[in-house]
Amino acid sequence: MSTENTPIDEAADPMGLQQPLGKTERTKLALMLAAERLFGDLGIDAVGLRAVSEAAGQKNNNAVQYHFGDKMNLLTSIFEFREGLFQPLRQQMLEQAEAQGRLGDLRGLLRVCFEPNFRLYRDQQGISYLKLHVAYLATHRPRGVRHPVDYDSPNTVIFRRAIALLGQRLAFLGERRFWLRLESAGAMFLSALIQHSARTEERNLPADELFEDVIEMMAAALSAPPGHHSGTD
Amino acid sequence: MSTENTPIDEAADPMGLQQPLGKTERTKLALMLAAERLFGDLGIDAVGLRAVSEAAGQKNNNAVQYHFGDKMNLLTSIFEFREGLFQPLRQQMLEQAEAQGRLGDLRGLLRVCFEPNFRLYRDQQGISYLKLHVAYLATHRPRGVRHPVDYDSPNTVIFRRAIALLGQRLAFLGERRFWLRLESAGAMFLSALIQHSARTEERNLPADELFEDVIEMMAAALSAPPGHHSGTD
DNA sequence: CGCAAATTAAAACGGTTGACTTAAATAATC
DNA sequence: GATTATTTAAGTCAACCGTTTTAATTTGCG
Repeated sequence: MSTENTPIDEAADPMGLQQPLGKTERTKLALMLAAERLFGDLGIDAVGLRAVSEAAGQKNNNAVQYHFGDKMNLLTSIFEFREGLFQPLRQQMLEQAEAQGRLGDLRGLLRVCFEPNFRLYRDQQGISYLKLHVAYLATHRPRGVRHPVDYDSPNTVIFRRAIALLGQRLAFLGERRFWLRLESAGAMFLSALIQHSARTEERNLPADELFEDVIEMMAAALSAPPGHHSGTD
Repeated sequence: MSTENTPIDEAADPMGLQQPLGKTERTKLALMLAAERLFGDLGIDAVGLRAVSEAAGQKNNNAVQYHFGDKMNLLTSIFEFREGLFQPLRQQMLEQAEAQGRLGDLRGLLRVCFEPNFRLYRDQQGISYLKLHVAYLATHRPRGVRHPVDYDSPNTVIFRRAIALLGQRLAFLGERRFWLRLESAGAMFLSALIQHSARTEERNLPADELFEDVIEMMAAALSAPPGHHSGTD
């Protein structure tokens, strides 16, 4: 009887999903979206798998384990899913930059890395994914991995290529400073957008203006002259 | 009352605590230090109060509730404690800057805000407190408060004064951009130091050099020209 | 249709959580 | 030394955790 009505209202056409999804795919997507939101808002450890299933419209308390195995795999599947969605835009931006001979442009490369995240926030109020990044980095990142660059997934190959170009552009920093500054700049990006999303109240910076400002901040921070200790404090 | 002098415990004086502590004060301190480390390393929600008591040397599973009431009060007590310890250094730095007429120096004001945190990390490997900040901001910050500035505690009065001076120095940004940039720069600072602490392996940037670099990054990011949307994307 | 596979529902598992209660032990005061 | 207050220890509680297991239901396909 209830073959038609699906509790998944968000999963109809949330993003650039080309092909229509089968039922199990829609269930998995609903679980990922619910988990993304709950994990991002409340923290990964503060949200149980039952709450995820329930928020995804499943009366089953077992849906996550059935579809994803365990909690950590659900988490990584969310990252895989989002970065996979980001990749076409990144590729397009990178190709356009290459066609215009602007592969060495600092701000352009930063946009390749961060604009997909920004557009997700701006176009769909999708701040949960960015908050999930912060929660993950704060408490669930495995030691010694750069997130999400170190996961050699096909969904991040363009991302990694852009970062490699950034490394060339900022070669004067040296390896250690480059990686340290890049991740720190990423933390700054996440912090700025999350703050912006938390202050919907009164007049706020327009989202596009915020993004331009953050790009300027990141570019300035990354290309700042390397600081060296002067001995006398 | 506490006229008798009790021998200072081995773990009771890692920092500049002037007066000797009574027994209950030592117990509370041990609980806060243990919680700081565990919360910072594993996340606030991932650590139970029994584990905190145990790590503090108490076989009691009730110590936190007895001394702090509940988990959240333990958390805020840690921030109160650390910021209180930071305050003398901040006051000294601010007075010195005032005596030298450098109250408008951007980097100097940033040092007033962040150097106590850096020294805690450099001199005592105290990265846990900084990681605790990140965990707290990611998952436990109440909505609409600037951490830790909005808590009008006497332990943060100098901190807030330095930030007010920073606001004057960066008045050209306007209120919204200033606060957004300041917290974002703080997130960058935390990210940089935590990364540095996670890479103890072989050659790493010397801590002082890292700090100088982060100060340069923050100064550059804060004083970057405000970005404005150009309309055509 | 019939039947097998896939999915959902529901119950149960051992374990841990924060919080509370009761006793024992220690410290402080008279 | 006796007595009172403070601190520690230990037990208990309902609720929730991630996971596993079993049954019911739905689905895909000949």
